[in-house]
Amino acid sequence: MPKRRADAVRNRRLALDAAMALLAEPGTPLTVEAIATRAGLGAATVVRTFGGKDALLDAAVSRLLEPVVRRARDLRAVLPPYQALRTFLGELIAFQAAHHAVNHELGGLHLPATTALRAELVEAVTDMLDGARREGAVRDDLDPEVVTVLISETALAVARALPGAQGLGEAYLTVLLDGLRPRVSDGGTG
Amino acid sequence: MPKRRADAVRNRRLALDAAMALLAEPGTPLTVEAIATRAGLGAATVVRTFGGKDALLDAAVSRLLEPVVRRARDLRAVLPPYQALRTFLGELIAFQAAHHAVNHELGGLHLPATTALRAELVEAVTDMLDGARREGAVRDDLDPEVVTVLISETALAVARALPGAQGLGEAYLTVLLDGLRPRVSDGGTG
DNA sequence: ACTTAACTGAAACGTACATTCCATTTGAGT
DNA sequence: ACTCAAATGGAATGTACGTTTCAGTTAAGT
Repeated sequence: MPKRRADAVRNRRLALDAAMALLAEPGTPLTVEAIATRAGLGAATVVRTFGGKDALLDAAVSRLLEPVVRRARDLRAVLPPYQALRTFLGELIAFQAAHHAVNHELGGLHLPATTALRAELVEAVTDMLDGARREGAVRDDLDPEVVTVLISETALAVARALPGAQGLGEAYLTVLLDGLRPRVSDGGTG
Repeated sequence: MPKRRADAVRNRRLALDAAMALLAEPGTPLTVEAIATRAGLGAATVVRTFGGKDALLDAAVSRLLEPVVRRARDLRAVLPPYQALRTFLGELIAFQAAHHAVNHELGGLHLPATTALRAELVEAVTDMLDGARREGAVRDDLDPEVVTVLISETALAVARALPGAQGLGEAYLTVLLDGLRPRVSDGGTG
């Protein structure tokens, strides 16, 4: 049980805040050096505190993702499934657009905490889809698991392209949700 | 007017072929060293022949993209717009899935020839969409330009995720094209 | 105030690249 | 066969990183 000095605790938070800030800014290098400078620390301190750059990013991304997961659960608890889905997707796209570095630079990294949170997000969306399907608001002639993947991947792509195309988010939600409507021959029970 | 020796011409083609081969293989480093080894050449030769790694990749990606552009034009000339669109999108996704390195590693690069070919692809898709809209096969309550961006970005994302999800391509086309159908209140003239 | 273990960061180091150098080899015109 | 500019590739160089080292600094208990 090692003693933890107060300045170490403070610096850990500074590094985390700096990393989160850089993740929200496009075109920034996202190097240890950049994070350390932003935090007013030395690069060595930043790395040592977290045990490596990857662990730092894992922690930072997790902190960014936590409120999103919470929001998904809240919406699912408060709104009917279809409305929850529509609302959440809109917010998710906005969040990803504001933090696209989160998804852009982190492709080939193994970040345990982040991966776990993503799984929770997927679970929440899956639940919303299930509910919407039972309501008859979403077609049931497609593999639910595939639809979940479809939404996750396309929503991310749309978010990435959002800054360059006005109205893309709205068009995406419109096309996606209309495309997910039951076909006339479907057996919606709502 | 510099003389061009036969071995230089041959080696240029070898390097190009090697680069194209590596672009079709996932998980490969895509370094100059790897390309040179695959081509049976030294790294210096590969770089010097093209004037830099970027120029080499530009040439290789362009060669990969050329037949796709040709195919888009052929389909547009032979099939009705909506069918051409559906067919081409399916093939485009398959192509991108088979060459996802093309889109994965080349995000932050400035590749003139590649960019020009991409523009031609976008133009072909735009034409198909316009035609389909006039046929009444595609809704006209959305900004055409935005719809083009939407399709480009999401098709690419789906292609990237294809290896991990069976049936994703079909589900994507189904949802997208159903979502693009005219709404009942639309003024389709077909 | 003293002590000491935790902590710090500038500099050194390791690594993975693209690129350039240059002594050597080779194609091609004579 | 001879010549020489073109071409080659192993080695050297440059660059951008993440990580480690270590002499010095600082928090915190006594």
